[in-house]
Amino acid sequence: MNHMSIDEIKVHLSEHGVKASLPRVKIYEYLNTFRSHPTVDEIYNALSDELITLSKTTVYNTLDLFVKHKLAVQVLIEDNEARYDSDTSNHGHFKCIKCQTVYDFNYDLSTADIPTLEGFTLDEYHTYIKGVCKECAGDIH
Amino acid sequence: MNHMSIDEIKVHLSEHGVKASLPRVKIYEYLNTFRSHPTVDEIYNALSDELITLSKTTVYNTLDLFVKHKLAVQVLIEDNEARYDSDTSNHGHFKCIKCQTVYDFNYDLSTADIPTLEGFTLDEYHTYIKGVCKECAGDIH
DNA sequence: TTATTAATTTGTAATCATTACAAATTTGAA
DNA sequence: TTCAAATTTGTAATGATTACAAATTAATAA
Repeated sequence: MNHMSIDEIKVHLSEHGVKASLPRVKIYEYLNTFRSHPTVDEIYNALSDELITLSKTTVYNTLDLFVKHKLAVQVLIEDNEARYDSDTSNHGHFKCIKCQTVYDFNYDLSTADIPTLEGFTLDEYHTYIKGVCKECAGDIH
Repeated sequence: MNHMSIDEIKVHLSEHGVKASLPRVKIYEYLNTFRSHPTVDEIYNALSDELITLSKTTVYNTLDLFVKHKLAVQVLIEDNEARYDSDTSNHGHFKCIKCQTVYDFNYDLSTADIPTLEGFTLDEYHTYIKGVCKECAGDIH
């Protein structure tokens, strides 16, 4: 769902068993509005002006809570940063190694037939690709 | 290629532009023989008895070198540990959340049609799934 | 072979993302 | 209003990874 209002976010959190609070709603709103797959630091820096007492620990705690309640997914592409996405539907991520942008792409791994995993219970599907995006394709750098 | 000999490993490293040395050959041999997607610590602990002066830094350096020269790929499934795989062909990984085992499975994401990425240059394909493996399926724990 | 240089390995000390934890604050119910 | 539970916060660990310079080893030239 795109660009949810504060009230819609409150309902959404509640439906997933997470009580709304100002930091939680603001963090969710940030994820959902920008959809930039931000890191903890990006979220913290973006919100700390408005939520002047916000702690980075709260951002960590809240994102963990979101992931546990399936309000967000962790996106791992680099070994030194975790990113977060409020879109929990199965889809893929592309990271441009030039501009660092993380793009979403439509791809549902859960529909794939994987004989090796016969008898396994599959819970989470992750797909990502690294390369150079269209914007950066012509760049000399 | 399964269970390469020391000589085959030397040739293989050389073909990828990496000069053979005892730590490099042993680390590659470990990856290639066990195929357990080990962490740096697992490799270090497994080899430090034989290579008594081995440093963890060397394991890090060597794995970085392998990745750079496409002798291995980094496998990211958890945000607190990087794993390594000497199988650089496109395939997927399944991690069992009960026994922590990482399984390989046959899956080539590079053959997928992804309209969103039209005009993008795709370099690395990563696919992983989390769940419960067959062995752990019946476990109560 | 020996001397010299380059490459590799090593150990220690940063760094940096994340977590532990306990105090402070806020919320919600009685 | 009061008390208990939940949430947030700040500080101090933790732990994986990196920086870096010294030590070792390998390669090359004299």
